[in-house]
Amino acid sequence: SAQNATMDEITALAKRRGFIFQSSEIYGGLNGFWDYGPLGAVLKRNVKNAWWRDTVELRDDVVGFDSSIIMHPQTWKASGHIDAFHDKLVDCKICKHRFRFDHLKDTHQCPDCGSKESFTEPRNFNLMMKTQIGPMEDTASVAYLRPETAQGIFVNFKNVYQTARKRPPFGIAQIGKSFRNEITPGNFTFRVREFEQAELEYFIPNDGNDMTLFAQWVDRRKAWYSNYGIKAGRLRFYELTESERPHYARAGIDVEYLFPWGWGELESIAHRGTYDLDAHMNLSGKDLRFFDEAAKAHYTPLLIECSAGMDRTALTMLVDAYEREKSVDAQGKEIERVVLRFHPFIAPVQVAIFSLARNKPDMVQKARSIELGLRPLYRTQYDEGNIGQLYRRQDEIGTPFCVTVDYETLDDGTVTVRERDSMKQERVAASGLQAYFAKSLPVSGST
RNA sequence: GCGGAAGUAGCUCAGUGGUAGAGCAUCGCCUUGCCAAGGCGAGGGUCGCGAGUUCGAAUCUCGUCUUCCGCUCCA
Repeated sequence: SAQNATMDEITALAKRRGFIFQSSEIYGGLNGFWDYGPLGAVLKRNVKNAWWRDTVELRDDVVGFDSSIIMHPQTWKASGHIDAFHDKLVDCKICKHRFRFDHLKDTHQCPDCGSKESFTEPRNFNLMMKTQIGPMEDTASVAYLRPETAQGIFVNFKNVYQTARKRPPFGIAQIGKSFRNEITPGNFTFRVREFEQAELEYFIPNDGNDMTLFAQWVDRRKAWYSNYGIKAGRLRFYELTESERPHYARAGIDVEYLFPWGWGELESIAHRGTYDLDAHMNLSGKDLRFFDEAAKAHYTPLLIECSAGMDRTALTMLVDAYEREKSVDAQGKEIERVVLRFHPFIAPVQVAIFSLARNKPDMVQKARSIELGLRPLYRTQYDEGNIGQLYRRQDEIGTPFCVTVDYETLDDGTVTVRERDSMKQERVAASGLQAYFAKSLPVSGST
């Protein structure tokens, strides 16, 4: 039987096995920042590759992009982030409620508890991280770390479509770091101050087919999550109501996963109309429109955006894959194993190769040479020792297959292949391993 | 940001003013040999960090950082 994991178990496993560590731990940690260990770094890279593969490489209508983290400050004026992220807030010292200062009807009386003169001084909550360009600290040098990657695509829109020779419908995709001064980071790597986004900006003609294309992207993203094995019952595509989405958005879907603490947003799919290009055309004065040959007229393309959190998706892969499996052993004793049922493309290690004995040089050498042979094709790992321990250890990091070299191997050249989920074992000729895995394991670059 | 609780080895914790501990984990050797936890041994902690009180602080006081729970925030 399997049961749902608690977040404590997940974080403990993540640390114990080297997936995720708290940032700057030796200095006491830093709230809202996390480091990926050896296995976590591979896990996250695999998630990003899976997204990039499906969104860019397998399509001829999407091109990749990689913009800088620090951009011209005007960018954030056009996007609305400077205004929206500069709210002055006050706290009521009596009832502890917080208010936007500019929304208060009476700046001397708390609207919730009625207390007078109980507010703290208005404080700036600048949710963009600020830095400076150049060594001189003056107001002219203020810059921001981007709070989203999308603006890098919008401001380069014309550069890209001209050089890539694309016309709507076409998309520009980017994976990169973003930064936000979250008020309350928490829930492990879910709400953090430095995070990685995968964003697709898909520009389409204004010809009445926009909702069809929007639905196609929703389906595409549904298929993606499904392909990587995310449990259907723990994933939902929540359709935002008109009042829940920004005024300029014509449709919006939140992709949410049921984490141990509740539903959390992984991705937002939004029909943003012409809002973003309009904003940059207005502020920069540059024309970012297309010319429609048939209609002999300029038009601003509509935009469908798929914006997914890669740290959140990696966390989802970890949480969703985690299972504690109870069973009984030969003596009838209840035993338990922890297994991460990662999709083989996502699994940090795809094949582990063992020598059954560690003090038999022939056996060790044979196992090592098999591992070397598989290494160009798969992510492999060599280990040796107590076979049961070795299997459990690989289960805990989600390795789909283990290959064991034993005494029989030295006689007849066959090895044992053990599959993670079923724990079934199969005798396979060592020389036939590549053909064997070709059926079940994706090689680098395939999904 | 507010209130409450907590922080000792990688993990779970014991240790209430007098020499820093256990179990598990890790590493080595032996044993076993196809689903962990058999034997022997080793490494690993200035007790979150910084001040203070004291002859002496993991222990008492203050500050600070971090985590968890609740509120707030959710741009």
